[in-house]
Amino acid sequence: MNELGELTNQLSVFRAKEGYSQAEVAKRIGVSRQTIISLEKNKYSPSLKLAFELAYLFDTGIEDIFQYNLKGED
Amino acid sequence: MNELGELTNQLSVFRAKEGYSQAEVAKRIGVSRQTIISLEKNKYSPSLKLAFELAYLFDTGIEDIFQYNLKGED
DNA sequence: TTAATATGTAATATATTTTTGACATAATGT
DNA sequence: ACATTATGTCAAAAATATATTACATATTAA
Repeated sequence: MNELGELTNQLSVFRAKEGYSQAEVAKRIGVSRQTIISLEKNKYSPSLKLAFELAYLFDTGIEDIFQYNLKGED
Repeated sequence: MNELGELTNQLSVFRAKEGYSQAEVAKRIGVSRQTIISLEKNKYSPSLKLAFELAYLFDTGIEDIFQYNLKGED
């Protein structure tokens, strides 16, 4: 796949805002804690479904949590 | 993972709007044609990166192309 | 000091997405 | 009739996401 951009996320910010631990988010979404840790740290690309679940949990839009920063743009 | 909703998409609509064939979209995004066909037909959950690439190609937002329809809601 | 909670690492296993290649059909144009 | 283009199916392999388990460290509270 083309790699036009770099994926980043504000998960930890939303998490802190709600006072959720990683474990709590994992439990609510129904994924493992590792998945949340990896997302926050390694910034890998989750499934779109997981992204939607997170957006739903934090009552916001996918693009508020995840950003696709195009390379060579400022 | 929780399955709070069902993933659907409007890919074929955006594709038609731009007059792109599935092969052309695949080529532009840098994925296989199968990936586009499967997305349109089987409605599996793509990676968030792929969703962003498609949104970027069609110059729109992820949530304009993909919908997460919560079960038990109308 | 001990227990509990939160975050992190690492290795391996499983599930899902994506690729590849081969072939089928319908529609369009020459 | 033949070539070309678009869409589709199928099966197997490769790549990536996610789960699982075990352990490590730091922080806070009893």
